[in-house]
Formats: sequence, structure tokens, C-alpha cells
Amino acid sequence: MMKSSILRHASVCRVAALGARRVQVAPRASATVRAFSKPTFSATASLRQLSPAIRFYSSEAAAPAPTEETQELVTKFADLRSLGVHQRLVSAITQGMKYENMTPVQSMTINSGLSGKDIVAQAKTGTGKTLAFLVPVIQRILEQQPELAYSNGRKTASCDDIRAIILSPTRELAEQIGMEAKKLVCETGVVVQTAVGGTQKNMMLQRTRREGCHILVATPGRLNDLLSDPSSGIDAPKLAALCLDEADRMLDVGFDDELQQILRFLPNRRDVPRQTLLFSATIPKDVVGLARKYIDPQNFEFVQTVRGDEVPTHEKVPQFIVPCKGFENIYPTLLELIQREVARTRSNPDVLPFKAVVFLPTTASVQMSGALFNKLSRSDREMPHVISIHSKLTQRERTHAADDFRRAKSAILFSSDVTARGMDFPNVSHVIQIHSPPDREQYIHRLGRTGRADKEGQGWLLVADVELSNARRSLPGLPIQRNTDLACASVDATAPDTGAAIPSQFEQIKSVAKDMRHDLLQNAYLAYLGGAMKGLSRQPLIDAINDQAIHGWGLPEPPAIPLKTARNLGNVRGIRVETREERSRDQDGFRGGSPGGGRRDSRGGRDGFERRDRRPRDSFEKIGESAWEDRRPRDNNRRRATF
DNA sequence: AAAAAAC
Repeated sequence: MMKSSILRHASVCRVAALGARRVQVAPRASATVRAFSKPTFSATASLRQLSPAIRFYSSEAAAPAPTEETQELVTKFADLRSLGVHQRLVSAITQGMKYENMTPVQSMTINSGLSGKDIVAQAKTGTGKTLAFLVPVIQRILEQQPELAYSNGRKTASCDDIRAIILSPTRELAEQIGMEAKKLVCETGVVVQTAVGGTQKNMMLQRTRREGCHILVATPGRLNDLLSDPSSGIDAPKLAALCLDEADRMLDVGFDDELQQILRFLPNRRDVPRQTLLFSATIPKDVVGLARKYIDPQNFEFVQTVRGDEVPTHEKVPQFIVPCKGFENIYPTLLELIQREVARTRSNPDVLPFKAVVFLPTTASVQMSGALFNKLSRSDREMPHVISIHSKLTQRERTHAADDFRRAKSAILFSSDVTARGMDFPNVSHVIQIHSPPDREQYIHRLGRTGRADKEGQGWLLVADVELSNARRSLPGLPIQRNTDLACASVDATAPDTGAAIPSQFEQIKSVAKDMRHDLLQNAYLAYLGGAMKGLSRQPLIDAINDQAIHGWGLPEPPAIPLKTARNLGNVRGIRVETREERSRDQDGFRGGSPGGGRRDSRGGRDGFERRDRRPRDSFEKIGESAWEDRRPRDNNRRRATF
């Protein structure tokens, strides 16, 4: 066993040493694996089975001298000219956006993407993936239609001649990508449009009919809506590129149906050659088979810039977990952390000002805690501005919140997972996750809102003791350290008043919660009973949220829940069923009807209940799958948690 | 009763 590992490793190193040469092993397959760093054991098997043309690139300081091909890799944007990238595209980057050097990720992926092959790229968060897929896509359009390099090429643009579609899992991310794309094409005749839900469709259509569209950046629902409506005029018969940003999320079951629908409106790849680009910081095992519907399994490149056994987060972002005694300790601990970090960073020119994203598990908890900390901040000059964002806001409010936070020097954004992926808020100093994240991938993406573009940052994870074993199970192989410095985390706030010192933050939270709209507390309480607290069984969860309601929020008794909900919970202790008066009051009140109106789409329904089901494995094609499986960072998932 | 994503 040991021996064979060594042998296999040796063979990989030999391949690596050959470096640049294309090793045509099997005539059948020509998929290329580009490992951006030293190949690992696990790469070996995949290379054997895939039998591709193999090219290794090495970027690490400790790596051997660059191979011919590494030297060939263009690393300055200006040098993209030598690869035939159009001057006007290059100039938009170097003159307009003032970028000179590519990040290693951009270098790898742009160089690969320009080949026209399908690309699957995995790279750490905050390393400039957007530019990495936009540049090849725009260049491809300019090659197909050279007159589009000039502004008067715009005149020929029409809304039924879309050449590239970029899909994003959230509206804000689509808007952000659209902005970036517009900057890149500003010297050319290429036209970019954005299509996302929650905005006025007719306005978008009028503009698109008037200006035309070559690159459409969209969320799946709105794109499907546009394509399925023949009267929209939107069409893509000559589509040359399809890009899925946050590819693993896009390939997840929640988007699957919609994506299949969309594919039906796009030309067949056999008739119209199309480059597909899948980008994400996380490429877990189970999306691998799904990707095969989109990429050409015989001819794609896997550009992996995270080593197989490497942690896919930034080493320069320290990460801490704070185990809190109960749920009631979490908000006081959050407040203590904010106060401490605000004080530490204030008037220290060597560190970023305090600018934090606080991630919460449900929209209701974002609404509640956002309102709570907003009140605190209004009565405390030291506390930064508090902003909230989640999908139950109107799109106007969402956009405003995102812009507000983007521009802020110091602020706290209370957020659901709408902003977890891809959002580029500059200079975020802290990412604070409240409760165990839904999974390891989401932890990584949330953390990726800080430490972007080589800036510093730190990650905090506040969980209750009852969640700790679940967190350990779901977050293996990440450099998370246990932190016990915060006094609020460990005190017992449920004990009868013994005169023992309870930190002031508990009273601060309570005094604000006392004046809050009761429905905010009630909805946050109720939402905990859904599936967000994965891994916590029913009775311990109810005990925990009751302690939070009484000892954290200072309520005299747990919020009442509807009879139907209580019935579904079965035989549990400690819940309070609402009386008839309470029910009628609630119906007149706010519960269920958020001010901006929630999403009430027909796709929704019980959607969340099925979400965790994966497609059957036998729907996977076998060809090439081993390559994917072996290249994912499987070792991390075997390694234990560090806290 | 649980992120998100169309009207």
C-alpha cells in the first residue's frame, strides 16, 4: 500500500517534471487537468484514469523552476495582447480599471479560457474570478465578430443575438458581474444587459430592444421567464459562451429544473459550438456528475488553483469559534465582540476600520437581530451603522442595502446567505457567523467576504455548546481555533439571580428587545423550528430557543406558536400554543406578511423539504468522473475539526 | 417552521 503510493507519487512527479509537454496518452480523451501547484497523491489516480493531455503549472514559492509552459503563462494584463486579446479590451483593464498584474488565478484561468475549451475552475474566494471568465468570453465575441471592437458596432446589436449568458445564484451578484462586464466592454461595441427578478421586466425589455444585447448577465428565474416568452424578443441562436458563476450552487437541486428549462431554449451545442465556463471556490463531489450536462467530458480543462490537500480558505484570515453556553449568550457575545473590535480598530491606522458581515441562519433572525442592533447602534455613538439584507426585502431595499454597505468605511451588515457568495464588499474586516453554517461550502463562501484582494480580515463563528459537535462534524480540515476570550460566552444567564456578575451586554440586549415589535421576536423564534438548525434534535432545540426567549430577550414566557405547528412538532415539552385571541391578533398583525412581501413563487412550495435530496448516482455518466472525484480535496473531509 | 430563485 505504502509502496504503491510512493510509486504513484513518483510517476506524477515525473510527469510534472516533463512539465510543459503535452502527453497524449490515450487518443480517446483530451481533457486537460491543470494543477496550479504541485500535484498530490490523489491526482495520480485521476490522471491515470482520465488519460488526458497533462499539463502542470506550478506557482508556489517552494515549487521547482518554472517549466516552459509556466513561462508562457501571461501574468500581466498588458501582455494579453500577445495572446491576441483585443487592444480595446486590454486597455479597458489596464487604463480604465487600472489593473496591471493578474492574480495567479486570473492568469491560470484567462490563459486557459482563451483556448475556447470548456473550463471548470476552482479558486479561492476574492482572487478575481469574475474577470477571469469575462475576459475570455468577451474576447470570443470580438473574434467572432471583429467589428464589435468598435463603438459603432453597437448599432448592429439586437436583443435576439445574444452571444454569451452569465448566470448567478443571486440578484446582487448578477448586478455586480454586470457592472464589471460593462467596464470591460466600454471601449468596444459589445453590449451588456442584466436581467434579474424583482426589477421591472418591461424597463429591461425596452432597453434591451433599443440597445441590443451581446452579453446577458442574469439570475435563472428571470432568464427563463424571458426566454420562454416569445414576445420578449430575447433570444440566443448564436450563443457562443455560457458561464455559471458559483457553479456548485447553480448545479445544486434548487436550480436544476430552471437550468434544464433554460437549456431547452438555447441552441444545441452540436449545431452551435459553445464554450461553457464553470467557476467556484468550492467544487464538492456531488456536483461533479451534474456538471457533465454542461461541459464536454471529452474536452474540458479543470483549472484547479487549490491544491488537493489544501484548505480552500486564505491562510491570512484567522478563524475563531466561540462556543457559547446557550443561545441566550450569543447576542451578548456578538455585542461584546463588536464593542471590543470597534475599540481595537478605532484610530489604528495599521488595521482596517471595523466593517463586518454578520451571517444568520434565517431571514427572520436577520430581521430581528438587524432591528435589535440597529437600535443599539442608534443610541451608541461608538457603534457603526447597522444595515440588513435578506430576500424578504424589496429589490430596491436590497440593492440600497448592498450599495450602502459597499460604500461604507465602517458598518455592520446583518445578512442571510444572499450575500454569502461572490459579493465584493471592499475592506470587510470581520465575517461573523451566528450558529453552525448550513454546510462546509457555505462557511467558506461566507468567510470569503473578507480577506479579498490580499487584504487582511478575520472570521468568527459563534455557536451554542449544543451545536458544537455538529459544527465539528461539518467543518473538518479548516484552521479554526477555539476562542474563550469573550466573557459573555460562558456565563450562565439562566441561573436564578444570585448577584453574580452578568456582563452588561446581556442587559443591553434585553432592554432593546423589550421595546421591539413582538412579531419580530416571535417570527425569529418560530423560524428556528424549521430546518435551519440542522443537526440539533427537537427537544434540545426547543429548550435552547426557550432559554433564548426568556433569558436572552427577557420575555416572560416563550412566544406562542400556531396550533398546527405545535401538532407537527409532536410530543415535546416547553412550547406554548397560541390562544384564539393571540391567533386573531397575529393574523391582523405581521406574521407571514413581511412588509416587502416574501417570495411567493410557484416553484417554491415545499421546495426546502426536498432540497437535501441529491440526484441518484446512476444518473452520472462514468466517463471522466474519476478525474473529478480524485481531484477534489477529499482529505480535508477525512481530517478532524481543529476545535 | 428552514438561503435562494419569476410573475
